[in-house]
This record gives sequence, structure tokens and C-alpha cells, in this order.
Amino acid sequence: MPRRRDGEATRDKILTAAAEVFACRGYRGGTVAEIAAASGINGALISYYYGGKAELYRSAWDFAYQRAAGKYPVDGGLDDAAPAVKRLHGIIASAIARRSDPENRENEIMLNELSSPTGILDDVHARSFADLRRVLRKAVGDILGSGIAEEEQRLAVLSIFSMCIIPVKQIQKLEGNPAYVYQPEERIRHVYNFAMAGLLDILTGGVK
Amino acid sequence: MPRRRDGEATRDKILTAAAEVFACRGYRGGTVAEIAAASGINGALISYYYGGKAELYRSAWDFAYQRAAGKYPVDGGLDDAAPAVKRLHGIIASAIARRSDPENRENEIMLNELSSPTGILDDVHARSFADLRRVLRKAVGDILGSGIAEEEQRLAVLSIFSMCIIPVKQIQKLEGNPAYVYQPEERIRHVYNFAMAGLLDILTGGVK
DNA sequence: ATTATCTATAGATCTATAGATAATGC
DNA sequence: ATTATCTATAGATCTATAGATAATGC
Repeated sequence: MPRRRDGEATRDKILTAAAEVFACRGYRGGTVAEIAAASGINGALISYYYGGKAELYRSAWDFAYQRAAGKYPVDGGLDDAAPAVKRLHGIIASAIARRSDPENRENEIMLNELSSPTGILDDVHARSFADLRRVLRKAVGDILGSGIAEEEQRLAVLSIFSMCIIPVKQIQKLEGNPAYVYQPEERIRHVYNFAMAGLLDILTGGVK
Repeated sequence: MPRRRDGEATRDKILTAAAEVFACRGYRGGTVAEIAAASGINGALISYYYGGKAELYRSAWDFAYQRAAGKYPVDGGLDDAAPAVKRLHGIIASAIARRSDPENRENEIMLNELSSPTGILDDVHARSFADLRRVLRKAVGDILGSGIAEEEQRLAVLSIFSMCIIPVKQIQKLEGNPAYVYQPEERIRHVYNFAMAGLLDILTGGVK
């Protein structure tokens, strides 16, 4: 295997390993030595290519985000002209598929950031989680219409968002039932139905 | 202020500060020096009373858990004889109120454990998250009855669980809208209605 | 006399870098 | 000649502890 002049193969190995280590152990818990070992490269190369741990973290997250965003568009691939209900389905389907992809470490990194922020990704928080919330907001708003109170719409968005980002694999581990595996397709169908039932209930005034 | 012979006041200050620091910065990110500073005690006392950081982490979690479990019973204070629907409401109300209590650090610690487990709390994972899942499982099972497939029931439990544990304050920070605050009572009402609508939809065969 | 608290520090990580080595492209 | 990679290590944290000090209860 020829050594690439720009060390591209090395950079890739580093980013892949870094995303995995940071996802599993958090920013502070993951060490550069661990990332070096996981990627099979020399630890000094991390500083050589990325300057330091913080910049590596940013790059690794960006790497994971870019890949996932390309493969699973946050709007589900449907534009604003599509019916709101179809858009909602697309958003949920894409969000769940994205987070079910075993190669994708983005959600775990974001969850770590959510519960104990490093500050390093503060300026990109507008992406990922916030992206998902934004498109959900739009679809839910179009479904419920202006007759429903702002607050009710916010709550509905929050609930649907929660169902989309829950880290299923980790929950499964707590459950301690390795025989059972949640299938993404089944979860997408279920969450969409659950969400639609909730929204219709709000629309038909099931709420008080 | 008399110095208690058993150092109880000191232990309390340490545990309170430790729960807060570990909740905000994770196990690996929180240092004993930081906890000592936050509690206003000398760092050496942490080893004196708790042996080490890992044992402190366990104790701090246990402290937070015991307090929360006493104040907000996981079954919502209703026993098995109560109607399933009432039990579901009680569970959701208690779970959300518990996680809305600004004094309570249990949920943040558990979320950190979920996304990057330390291994230290492995044997108590049966509590907290798993407790909530267990009672939800029972209530949902009683509402849906044996006519609904096991898988569908699991998915419903997972969805309701997600809505209960979402860390609202942290999400709010991402949202960047400090003028708006989610009220626990409103969220309880909303999540209960959303969940009931979803369950009824499953019962009436809205699925498929 | 006992035990809670503090001071000082040894030893364990961990990150980052200086300087050496080896592989490439010209 | 240039640049990717490796070796060795300095310096920064961080945890844990030994030993000193001070406050309590007998």
C-alpha cells in the first residue's frame, strides 16, 4: 500500500477511530493514546495532523456529521412543497435510520455533548440536534395549523424529537435482553403512527 | 456551628457537590479538586470518607437516587389495584416531575452513563432508568392487553420512556430561547395525552 | 484520646513536542 | 528535498496518601 503524500489514509483512520472513541467514552474520557491504538497509528500523528485533542474532536464530529447528513438528509429528502404529513414521515424515517446506522457515531457524540457539554462544539450546536428540531417544528406547525397554541406545538415537537434521538442500542443494553433487537423499519412505522395519533388528538381537541 | 463527630455535614456537602459536578461534567470530566472547591471542603477528605473517586461516584449517585425515589415514587404512588390508565398517568407525572426538579441530578448522571458508561454503576443500572421502564411495561401491557403483539408493546414503552427522560433544560439551551420555559405540569398533561392517543391508535388498529 | 481536617507531595496519567528516521516525489 | 512517521520525554493534570494539626468528647 503506497503511502499517500498527504497522509489522507492516515487522517481517515484517525477520524474514524476518534469518532468511535469519543462516542463511547466522551471527550474527556477518550485519550489520544486510545485513539492512536484503535486506529493503529502513532499518537504523535494526531498533533501533527490536528494540532491537538480539541481540534481532533471538532474534526471527528464534523467528519461523522458530514457523512450522516449526506446519507440521511434531515428533511427526509422531501422539499417544502410535499404534504406536511409526508414530510413528517420522511423526517422521522431519516432521523431514525441515521441513528440506527452502526457506523454513525454522531448521535452518541451529540448525546454526550447534551449531558456534559465540552464547549468545543458550541458553535456547531446549530447543526445536528437543532437541525432536526427545526424541520420537525416546520412540519408539525403545518400539520397543526395556527389554531393550535404555540406551546402545544412546542411540546409536540419535543415529544417527537425525543422518540427520534433516544439511543436504542444503549437502552437495549440496560434492558439486558440481547435476544431482542429493535428493527429500524418497525421503529419508524411505530414512531410515525404514535406521533400522528398524538397530533390528531391535539387537532380534534382531545386535549381538554 | 459545631463540628459533628461523624463528619455528617461534610459528607453531605461532598455528596451534593459531587452529584452536581458529575452530572455537569461526567465522571471522567469531574475532578475531585473541582468537587472539593464546589463543596468548600478539603480535597483530602474525599479519600478520607469515600476511599476514592469511583466510590464517591457511586455514593453520589446513590444519594441522588435515594432522595429522588423517595420524593417521586417510580409507580407514581399508585398500587397495582389502580386502573392501568391511572397508573400510566401517575408514572408519567412522577417521572417528569422528578426530572424537572432542579435539585435532582440523577437523570443527568444516568444520561451520561447511558452515552458513555463508566462501568462503576453497572450493577445498579437495574434501578432508575430500568425501574421506569419496568413500571411502564406493566401499565402499557395492561392497557393494550394480550391481543397486541409483544413487539408493538415494547415499541410503545420505548416511545413513552423517551418522552419522560429527555433532558429538557439542556435541549432548551440548544434552542437558545431563554424566554420560553417548559412547565412540568404542561409537559405531563401533554405527554400523557400524546401517549394515550398513541396507545388507543394501536388498540383500534390504526396501525397498518 | 480520638477523629476530623489540612499541608505537602509521590506517583500515575495524559498531552504535546523536539528531534530522529524513513519513505516518497522530483 | 520534502514530508510522513516514530522515539523519547518534558510538563501539565490529577488522584491518593503520609504525616501534621486542630477540634472534639471523655
